[in-house]
Amino acid sequence: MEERKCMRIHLSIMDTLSVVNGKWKLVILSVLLNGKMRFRELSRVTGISPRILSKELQELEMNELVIRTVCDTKPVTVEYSLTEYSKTLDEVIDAMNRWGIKHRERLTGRKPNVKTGTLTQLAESN
Amino acid sequence: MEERKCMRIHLSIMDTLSVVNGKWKLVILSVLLNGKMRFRELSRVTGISPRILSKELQELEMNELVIRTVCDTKPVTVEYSLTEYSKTLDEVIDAMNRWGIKHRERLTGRKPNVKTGTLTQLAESN
DNA sequence: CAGTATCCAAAAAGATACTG
DNA sequence: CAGTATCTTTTTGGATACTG
Repeated sequence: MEERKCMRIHLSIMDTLSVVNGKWKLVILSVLLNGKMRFRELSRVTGISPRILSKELQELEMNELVIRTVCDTKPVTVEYSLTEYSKTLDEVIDAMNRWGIKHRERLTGRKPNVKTGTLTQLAESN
Repeated sequence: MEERKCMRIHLSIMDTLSVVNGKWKLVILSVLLNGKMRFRELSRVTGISPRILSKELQELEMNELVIRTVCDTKPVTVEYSLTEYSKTLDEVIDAMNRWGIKHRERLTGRKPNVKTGTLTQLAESN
């Protein structure tokens, strides 16, 4: 029984990971929290190359986490935005956001600063 | 300014991912939530091969999330357990655990069952 | 038992050029 | 602009045998 409870929690963690795992999915979702964004802008803001971004967005769309809207402009533009269902992930994103901030503070001993590099760079410089 | 806020959230998400990303780290932590466990048992329960498990545990140890304790038995055994600091990740783990359960219910329309395979298997069978 | 060494397969990511 | 195609590199994960 103890075994089963343990199985269950690690199964559900793996289920979540099967949807949002990888370097980019949660980043994309967290950016879209600020509102809809077009493909290229999303690519620029996140630094994700078009090929990867396209793939990630398709997967997020398949999992009903983002919506792709083609705008009747000239030339055509495409907007990506969050679905209602994606709101159920807010707890996860918020928790990771908060933890990331605290963890960086812990490592740097000061408030997070956009200009500072990644944590791995920081850790390696120690 | 809007841009900076957006940068900040996705920076902190990436910071968190830099520590717990990958297929296994959160799974390992979630298993250790049930208490300390020895190397081999951890390998058996999670299904992680020794080489990977060893590497993951070392990384978790470097980030002060697990403690490795050598026990003076014959032959020597080694116990892994969570650190105090790892408790700060509880929110993240809980959120992912809850989301995984809900998401599986949504896809299967029934209570989660350990006997059922992974969600990707489920999704592909549709 | 705990872990490393070796070798290998698969997945993920990236650069860049190109198309409608 | 939005995305795909192509090619390459890097990262990750896994099987298995071996050592103290």
